Amino acid sequence: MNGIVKIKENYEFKRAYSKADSLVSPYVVVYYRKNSYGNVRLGITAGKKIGGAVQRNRAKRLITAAFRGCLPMIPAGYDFVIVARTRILSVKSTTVQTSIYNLLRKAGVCDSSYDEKITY
RNA sequence: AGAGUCGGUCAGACGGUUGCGGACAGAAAUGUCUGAGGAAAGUCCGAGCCCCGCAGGGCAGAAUAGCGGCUAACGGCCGCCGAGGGUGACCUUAGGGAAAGUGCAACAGAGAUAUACCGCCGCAAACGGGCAGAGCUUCGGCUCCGGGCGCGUUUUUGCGCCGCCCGUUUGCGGUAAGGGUGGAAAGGCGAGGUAAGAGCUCACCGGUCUUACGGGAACGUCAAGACCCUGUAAACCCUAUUCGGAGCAACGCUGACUGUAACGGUACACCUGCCCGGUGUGUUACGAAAAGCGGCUUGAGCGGCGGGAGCAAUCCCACGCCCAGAUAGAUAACCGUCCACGACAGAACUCGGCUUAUCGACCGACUCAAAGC
Repeated sequence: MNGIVKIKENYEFKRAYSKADSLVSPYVVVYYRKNSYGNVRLGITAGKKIGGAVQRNRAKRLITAAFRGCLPMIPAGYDFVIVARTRILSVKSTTVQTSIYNLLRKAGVCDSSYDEKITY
């Protein structure tokens, strides 16, 4: 998984919602938190509010693609939980990628010296 | 070309870059192949598989409901019959029993499975009116005339009783023709019959059952006979047939824990030097957390447009194919080109059906109408 480890357990998601810092964009909500594993871990949530199985699958795929695009700028040692919002279904993955990148920079997780490495 | 009926197929395509699940190869890097649906959905039926239960029988409950066939099976499919709809192709059909019994039939109406309101008829009583016979007629009437008996009276006339006829009222009874109500009023209709009436009788027609004939059967018919002839069984019910329960989070395996039971009867150690007794070590079986592995895809498999049987569903044979097996869950992202501008929608043990959702495109068979040859 190119250094991305999936978060699977329910208690990990619960911990993220209660303890991690969060940022909001029209398409996603990002929870981020330092971990002690030394790698990047990602969990994706697409609830039934989004729609049926087809819509939820598309939302997860868009977020996976967008996050992979951001990966070069993200330092190791962080957990992320990204929650899909309804409007994500009507945009391209590049839009979501820009949105996530801006949120992470605002959070100070990745600094602007990585800007040159971003690829669309 | 118009209007329509039925059946079937497809479910954006191609190219590039970056990625994901699985299989195979490889020491590895990596490479090759492959990767959602017609409904994957609803979880409504039927099975496979699997676990639990089970001597046998009954009750309750549920499902099905014309006949024959197909199928592993079905409540599914095909064909046929009956009923209904359409000019037609064709479509619809929860299609056993009301003569086992019970219930219900609102409103209206006299009365709803039995009724007597009006009407019609008979008998009785009361009251009122009338009375033979004949002639003429312009059909309106007019004329001769005024039931029987008794009493009183010269007679007229009056009174009483009786008989018959008519009308009104009341009572008792008959009736289901007619009236009106209703979805439905004793199957319909006509004739006979009668005090008036009535399947009371008869003819014809309908219904149910039986027989006869035809058909493999449902069923049909020219017929014969019988008849307790309103509707309702998606009201109870009756009849026939079928049904034990749970589901892959099933179930199996590995297992920390050392828990339970049995065996062995003393091999070793300890309490204790010896006997009895006890504890631990032993063997077998069972239980079992987290987690993992299996189940998990080669099967009632798919295609079969080749051949055969059949009206068809379907079956048989040749031939070809291997077509997701994930386990927080893989098919995507981005770019380009084209067009009809892309609907409903995501496998989760597997099949056969049903039902529901669905932008459109195409193919085949057929019907109606019009025109032409």
